Amino acid sequence: MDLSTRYNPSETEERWYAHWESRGYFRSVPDDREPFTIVIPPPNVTGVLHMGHMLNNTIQDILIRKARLDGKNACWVPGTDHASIATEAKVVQWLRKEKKLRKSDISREQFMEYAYQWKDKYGGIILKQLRKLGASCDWDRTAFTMDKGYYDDVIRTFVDLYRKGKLYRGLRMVNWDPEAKTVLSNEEVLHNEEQSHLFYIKYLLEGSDNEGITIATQRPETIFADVAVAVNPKDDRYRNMVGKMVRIPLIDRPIPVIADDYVDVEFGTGALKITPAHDQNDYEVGQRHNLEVLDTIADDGRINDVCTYKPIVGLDRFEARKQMQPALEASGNLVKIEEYTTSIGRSERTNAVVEPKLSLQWFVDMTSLGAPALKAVLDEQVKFYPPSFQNLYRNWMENLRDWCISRQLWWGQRIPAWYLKSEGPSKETFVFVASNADEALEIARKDTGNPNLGIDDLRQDEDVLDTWASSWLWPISVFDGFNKPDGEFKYYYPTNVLVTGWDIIFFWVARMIMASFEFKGQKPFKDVYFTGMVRDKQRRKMSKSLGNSPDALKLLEDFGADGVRYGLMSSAAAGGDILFDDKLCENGRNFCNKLWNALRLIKGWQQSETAESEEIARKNALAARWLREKFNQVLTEVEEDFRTFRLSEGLLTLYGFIWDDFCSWYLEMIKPGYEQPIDRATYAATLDLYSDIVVALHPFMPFITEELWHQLRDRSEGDDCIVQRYPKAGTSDQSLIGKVEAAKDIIARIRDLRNQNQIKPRDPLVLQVQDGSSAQALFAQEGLREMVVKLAVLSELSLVDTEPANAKSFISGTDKFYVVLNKEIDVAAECAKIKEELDYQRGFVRSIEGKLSNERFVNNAPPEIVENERKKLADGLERIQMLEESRKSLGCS
RNA sequence: CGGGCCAUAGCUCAGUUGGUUAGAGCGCCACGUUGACAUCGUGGAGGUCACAGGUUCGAAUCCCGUUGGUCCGACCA
Repeated sequence: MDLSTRYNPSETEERWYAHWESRGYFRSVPDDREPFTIVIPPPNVTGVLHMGHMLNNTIQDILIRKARLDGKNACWVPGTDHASIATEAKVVQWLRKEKKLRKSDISREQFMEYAYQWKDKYGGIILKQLRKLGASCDWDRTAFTMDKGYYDDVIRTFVDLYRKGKLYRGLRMVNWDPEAKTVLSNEEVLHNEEQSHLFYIKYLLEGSDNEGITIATQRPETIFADVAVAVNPKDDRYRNMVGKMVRIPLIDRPIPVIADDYVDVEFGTGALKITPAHDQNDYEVGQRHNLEVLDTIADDGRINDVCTYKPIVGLDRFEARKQMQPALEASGNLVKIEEYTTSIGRSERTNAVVEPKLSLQWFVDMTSLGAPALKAVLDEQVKFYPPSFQNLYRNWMENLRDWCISRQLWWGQRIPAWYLKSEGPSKETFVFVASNADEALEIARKDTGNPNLGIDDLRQDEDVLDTWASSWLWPISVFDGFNKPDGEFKYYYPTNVLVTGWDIIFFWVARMIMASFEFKGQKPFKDVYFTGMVRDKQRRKMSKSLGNSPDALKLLEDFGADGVRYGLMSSAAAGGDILFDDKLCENGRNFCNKLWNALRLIKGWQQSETAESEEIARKNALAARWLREKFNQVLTEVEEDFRTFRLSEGLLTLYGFIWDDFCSWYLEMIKPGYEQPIDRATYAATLDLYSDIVVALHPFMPFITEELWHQLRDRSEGDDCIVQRYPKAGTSDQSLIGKVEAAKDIIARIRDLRNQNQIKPRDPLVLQVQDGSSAQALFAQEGLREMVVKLAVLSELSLVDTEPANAKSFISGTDKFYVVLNKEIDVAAECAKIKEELDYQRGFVRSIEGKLSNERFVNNAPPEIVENERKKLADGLERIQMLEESRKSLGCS
């Protein structure tokens, strides 16, 4: 025996992954089998493997491997997302550090060249890391959202939406990220409560140096962009002010006092400064009153020279704010400053405070896109797991706002819209949307009526599309569904299940459903499995800044991929957050070791033609039959767990079966004596059982199961675990299982008795059973007596009529057992123990009697429930009687 | 302000259409090592199922309320 006492995953995992790949097991091409398709949620091309990816991809791999074992054509498409804003930031950083270049120093073309260089060098690391996890993706299908074909699909859908009138360009108040210098969609802005100050500032009435209106604001640096002060028309305090002019502090520019219902009389002073360029609501008020828009903040967040208060021009908005306090104090306009808690929006990517900004951007009109996507989920054509996410989804879908899809970046699909060079950048009367410049020119000539226009007269939109405006096509594009709708797309689409974190339900899931109905008239997937967030033990989200995220690769090294997969899955009910703890991976590693040592045990046995004795043969036959029945029962549960995506339940069910039933019970039942052989039939049955078990566990723990599969028997070339058929769940003989359960209970009680009485595990004991019909029936089961004798380590097991002296008794089921001890027993202690048991049984019986004496229960409850209660009562009464007898014979008081 | 989800053992969670005086893993305690595994074995302790009502023959499970937690959205001068 040269198998190590510990399972060593590192070598095994690398070897089997290479083997699987070389045999092409991950490859999928359409054939006549039923397809089972998953598209990976494409990680950012810049990404490195973290806990969330490991959880997410383990789940996908489990589903794919199960489908493969079920004989389906399993196809898992991997790939990456170009992640425009995140990647562009990285490339800019890299250029500055490595090439000493600023983005503004180079052309768009040069930048893109560098970006692709960067992507080829550093991008897609994560896909290599996924292999270490065991992910059985079809790598030949690896896709990227900026691949040529994919790029074209994005452009094509843009043009399509534009032509259908579902895409427009408009001047709107948008979320501006001054750090990335781009606009963001509403979903990319995260709101959080933050500590701030409320400045009370007095605007003096024109012609007066003490009368005026005090307003409250958080942003004193924006007062120079004010165009009015607004009050509520019903507010008596200010009624006489409306229509008069007040002066902006420090610059004395006069602005009108206006009345608008929007103003809340209760809040602050009831007077509000109107700054249309820097606040959504102010903008709307301004529109109603035909006020001008003064924008004093530049794209980088600094105060620009529209601001006529010169000391703050050129300063960052926050720096400018700091300067305002002393300045306003000096001028006497500052009334007071209050502490104030308010919700601040920050960019999801850069964490910069988002600036509301009036800007010309492209928007998708969501009115017609939302309806079918909402319906599909409510009708469960697309089914969510757990279903509670339906509510979240509905809530959002019923309040859809138009989607801003232009971004002021270079890395991404450039917006296919052209303008006339002769027109300025801010007032294009002509917009030509087309798949390419030539087509755009054609349209331009027609629209302008000028056949002499040349390509040089046109200028393409500088912006690119939101990354989600490409990833929403992912399930369609990876199968080339736009160009070849009758090709592979037809076979693989709609995909079976999408596995993703619930945090991108709006960013991605909802939009994929919308895109699929809009462009393909059908759903993109049948089921959506939402994973929770991976958190640390203190429930904090794992993040780089907290440093609480374990190094994924180190975990894989420390515990093996199977151990980590176990650790992630064992606490990962769908949708629920998982509180990650190394301990869980340790459990997984220990489980691998358990499996490994079961193998070592079995492989160490010598075989003999027949069993040593009839008794052993009967015992072993019963054991093997029982385990098979139990396995059938377990498989039925596991199949149900897979069907309902209760993967962690399924894994734990198998874990319990393997550790307890297979290792602790079955192997102990059949284990031959020291240096004795096992009969060939039992040995073969055991290898068969273990092989089946290993296949059943394979989706969860692919590496060790493949290794065990090959260690158990010599397998021919291509006879690998990964391509077996999943063992079929058959019916299970509950009566037989029940009998062995009874035997296990007897054995456990004897072990307890040994523990309580300091009797060594291997000292043989004499066990007697009170003769009776149920005892006779139990021991009539062939092999059962031998099983109890072996595992309880008995020298004798017999049925008796009378209670022996010097014996301790226990009740198992409805049978009374005596363990004969060769020593005086402590009568008082024994009596106390029986008394305790008696109290419990009496309480038990009382509660059942309560039910059964209730006529309404007997009349209304289903007959089988009533029958079961009667049986429980009879058993309870029988046990009480036996306990009473024991008390009598012991002479308890 | 509106909405969702949650509250079960020391911890993390199961408990599927209401039906065994509630289960698992970890942790804890006791005992145990020539014979697969100490990354182990055997056994044990540990819960008024957040609180208060209601429906029902019967509630951890269904309904209402309260409290606490958490998330989402709106508003936010």
